[in-house]
Amino acid sequence: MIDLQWIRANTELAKSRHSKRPNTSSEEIEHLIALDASRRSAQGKLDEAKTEANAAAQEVGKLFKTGQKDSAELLREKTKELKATTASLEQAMREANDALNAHWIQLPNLAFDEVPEGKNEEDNQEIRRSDRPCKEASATHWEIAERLNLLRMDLGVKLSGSGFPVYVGGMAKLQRGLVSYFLDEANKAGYAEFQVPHLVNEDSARATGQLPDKEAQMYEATLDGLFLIPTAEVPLTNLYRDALIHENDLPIKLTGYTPCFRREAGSYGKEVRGLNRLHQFDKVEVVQIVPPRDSKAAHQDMVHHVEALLDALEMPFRILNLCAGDLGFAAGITYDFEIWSPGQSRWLEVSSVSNFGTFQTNRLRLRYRDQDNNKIKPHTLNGSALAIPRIVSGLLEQGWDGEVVHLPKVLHAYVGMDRLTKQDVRL
RNA sequence: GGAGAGGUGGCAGAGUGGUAAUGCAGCGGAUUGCUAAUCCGUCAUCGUCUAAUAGCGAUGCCCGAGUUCGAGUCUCGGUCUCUCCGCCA
Repeated sequence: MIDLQWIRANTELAKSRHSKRPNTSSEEIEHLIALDASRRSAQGKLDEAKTEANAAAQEVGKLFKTGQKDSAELLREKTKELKATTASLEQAMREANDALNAHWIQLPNLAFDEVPEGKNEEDNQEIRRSDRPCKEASATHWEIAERLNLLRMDLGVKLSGSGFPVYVGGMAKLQRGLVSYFLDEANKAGYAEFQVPHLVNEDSARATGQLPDKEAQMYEATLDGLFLIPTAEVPLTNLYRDALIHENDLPIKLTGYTPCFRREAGSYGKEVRGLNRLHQFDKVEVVQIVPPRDSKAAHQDMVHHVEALLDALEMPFRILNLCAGDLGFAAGITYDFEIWSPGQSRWLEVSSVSNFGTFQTNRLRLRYRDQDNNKIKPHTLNGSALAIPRIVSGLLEQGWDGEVVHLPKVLHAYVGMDRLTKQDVRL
């Protein structure tokens, strides 16, 4: 959640940054400040009442000890009355606190200054693109996959439903190879590798901002109060929930491969053809936790990491600075990576690299001590490096020669072959 | 899933119902040829006051209810960890 102390001190700035997003108003910030003020005044009143009650209770103890039974009994009756007062003030305090939290937690992060104005994806700002040529009109990846018998959506439907693909032979190996390749590259770039749970509890989902915003996006195991992760960001970042670390531990750089589960309710048509949008897909994620002064550099660092991966895979790509309207709930700034799909003649998102500022830190209750022993809120960042099926669809369309799919050199050793050919698996 | 034991600050670790010891680490200071040692202070959160400190108040002993004038301590429910049993890749 956004930083309340900062907003108190920089109210006007907060309003303008908040209002950059569509469907927001500066009244929401004013309301937040008002709720905070009434919470604090409620606490003041409660504190006063409790001071009195505490003193009285102590006095009773003393009177009993010194044998003054009568006056003790008298005072005891009085403190009972005090109790009623504090009880009602306590109730008021709780209500003020709940009202504050209810409003606070549903406010999105403040957009960074560098975020362009805008309502939707049309207003995103292109940062740069690779100089690799974008091939024209080839076959789509689902046509290629069908020709080579690499993908069986129908079997996935039988097992689970639409959006749960079954990959066959070389395509399965390709995905496994990509996971290894991406993890190796992340390791080389200094990210420590983790294997984490694929189901998380409510606290974890709230801390990274999936709740309450994206409740409908996640699969939920209601019987156990667990959510299937929509991204490895959730378990990886939550490793540092409720933690007090030291500046010397920073920067923290984590990576992990997990499947990602997304309900994607309401998607349809060409959006969901082939591998475009899935309920389950594999992804390698990178996460950084850094001192506030370093977060912009860390963001660039992650962008360069993703860029290098796409270059090694010989992919034509472009980088977009998402406008305020397209920015996710928890993000302060996001760069999207899109690769060119010659089969579909459009750009497809393969990575999102975001800086969250202190938004997640506040929910995580994560702090670090600096050299002077001050407690500081670090910034968190994460990015896909990379989402596997979208890369696979790109590789299929880019490498297709009408007969086989040629794989980029860097993958030959990882996949154990230099091309994908027709699979003769029978089902 | 069953039985038992336990959960106290960054860490370790005390605490007959009367309002959270002590040690270590950290931070500030004092002393000191250097290093080390020693001494004093500080060292959870929120609020209040302030330019900022100091000060003052409240909260805080896994979470939530309850008993009581007063709960780390007593009662109930939950949760997590450990040990044993059962089941199991």
